[in-house]
Amino acid sequence: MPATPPLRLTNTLSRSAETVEPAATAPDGRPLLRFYSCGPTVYSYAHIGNFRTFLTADLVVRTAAALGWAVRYVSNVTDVGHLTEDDVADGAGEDKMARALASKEGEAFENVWDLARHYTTALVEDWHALNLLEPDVRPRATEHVREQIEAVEGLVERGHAYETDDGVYFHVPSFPSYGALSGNRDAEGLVEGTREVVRDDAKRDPRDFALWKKDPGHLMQWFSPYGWGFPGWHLECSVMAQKYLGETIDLHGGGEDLRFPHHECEIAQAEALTGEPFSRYWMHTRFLQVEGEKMSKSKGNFLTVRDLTLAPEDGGREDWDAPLDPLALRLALVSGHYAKPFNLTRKTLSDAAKNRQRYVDADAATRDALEADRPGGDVLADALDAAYAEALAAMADDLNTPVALAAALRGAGDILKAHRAEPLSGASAHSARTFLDNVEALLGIVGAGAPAPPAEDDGLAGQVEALLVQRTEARAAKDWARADAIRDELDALGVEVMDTPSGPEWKRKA
RNA sequence: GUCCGGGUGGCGAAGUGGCUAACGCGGCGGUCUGCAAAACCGCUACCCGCGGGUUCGAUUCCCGCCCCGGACUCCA
Repeated sequence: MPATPPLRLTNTLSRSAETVEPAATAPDGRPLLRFYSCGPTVYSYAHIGNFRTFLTADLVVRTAAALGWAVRYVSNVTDVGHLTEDDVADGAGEDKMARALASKEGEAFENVWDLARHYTTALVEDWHALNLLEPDVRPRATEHVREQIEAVEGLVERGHAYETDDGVYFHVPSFPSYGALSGNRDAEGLVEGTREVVRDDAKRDPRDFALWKKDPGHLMQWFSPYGWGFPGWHLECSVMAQKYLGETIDLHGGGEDLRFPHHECEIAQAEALTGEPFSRYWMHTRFLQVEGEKMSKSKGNFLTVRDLTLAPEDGGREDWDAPLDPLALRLALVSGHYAKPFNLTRKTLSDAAKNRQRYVDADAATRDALEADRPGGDVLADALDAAYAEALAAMADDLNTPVALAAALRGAGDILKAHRAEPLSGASAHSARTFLDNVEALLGIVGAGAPAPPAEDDGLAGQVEALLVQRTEARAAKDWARADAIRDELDALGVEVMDTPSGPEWKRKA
């Protein structure tokens, strides 16, 4: 048993790959990684770019677990609406959730609470569809308002925050290391201040950001010592992270856009409050591009998980060849390194679907062989052990998914190749099972085995079988013209025929 | 304007101061097949954006330039 490799990740704080060493130990003696990953605001369906970030977090958790670590993993849901822009016509900014409610899609909901609930449920559905591990805690901002108010009070008491007619603000100059994470140290360059500012002339420094916003007109509001209003966006994450993971956590992650101001502000709040370092390592996932461009609704390349994985009649995007196997989508989204920009194209998806098939086939062959339990030696153990070790080492090396995936795919290919040469023995099948289970635990791309459930019986099967019988007769009579005519007929039905030594097989064409 | 990343074969994407620049897809050739499909075997970047520099030697380090993307303002 080779020593497990150390886990290295690119730490945004140092801008270089560092060996991650959890500060704490689990009761059973294993290293304990305390990890917080920023989740989305649930004002619409999460898009695949969001999921690239969630997938990165998922791979951290899976890799740490594969290295034998214990992990406590928290990923939040932001279900409080925050402001979109402060330069809109009325100068008041707009609440994202309120805007969503007022939109066409929002007509289906009674109020913002319903809307948030709907999209939270959808988020979790998509999360599971892509085979993401469930966090140990998935806290919601609305369920931690009391803790957030307490944090505001604490910051005011310590002189890091002050109240104005419009809200309570964190005073950035009171926290000298503000800017360390993002490099945005220059106060002059940040004249317009950060979000939720919405033009409050009473702010003492343009960089000061809202901890509490007084707004009796807000669709979600709570009572606080500062009157009715709602908490600032940055506050929820630092408060919930500390509640569930402690004053100092090991690792905090999110999309690259969160580096500033969100994470910078989280650090300021949390450390000003406790006097302790907030997170020891920070990681950020680069943005996903689609067909070489940033995703945006106006470009028509804004894609959700359901756009790609549902059949067109259920809302999938026909122009993107939906439905796609969710695990093929997962495979596509992790096929590039998280710390580099990733360009997703139609080709990426079709490539992923083909690779995904290899795992499905290897899994099926393994199940059959396990059941048959043929006698014979184990011809796979050595190759598969090596492939898995390579995949694990690659993942431990800053989540090098391209290399890990290459090794895993090679292993799956080894299984299929061996099986085709000679049906797998029980011993070989056992090694294959271990390998596939390990790859599933590490990368989540093998799945539970069964691929997408077969399409409903629409009568096609019977029709196809009947035609195949005729074709088999024609072929037996060497009437190739007729055999090919029948194949064309099947082709028109969307069926592809493959002749095998044991008779014809068929499948629906993709 | 300031600050980050990235530019590697037809496409996607690793990687390294010097042995044959992973892997996948595609393409090409072959085996198999009545023909196909599938599968399998083989081939597929004299070269890593451009120009300099450091070095015995750079795709890999440094400088400049060009291009792409991102942050600085809501965004994973």
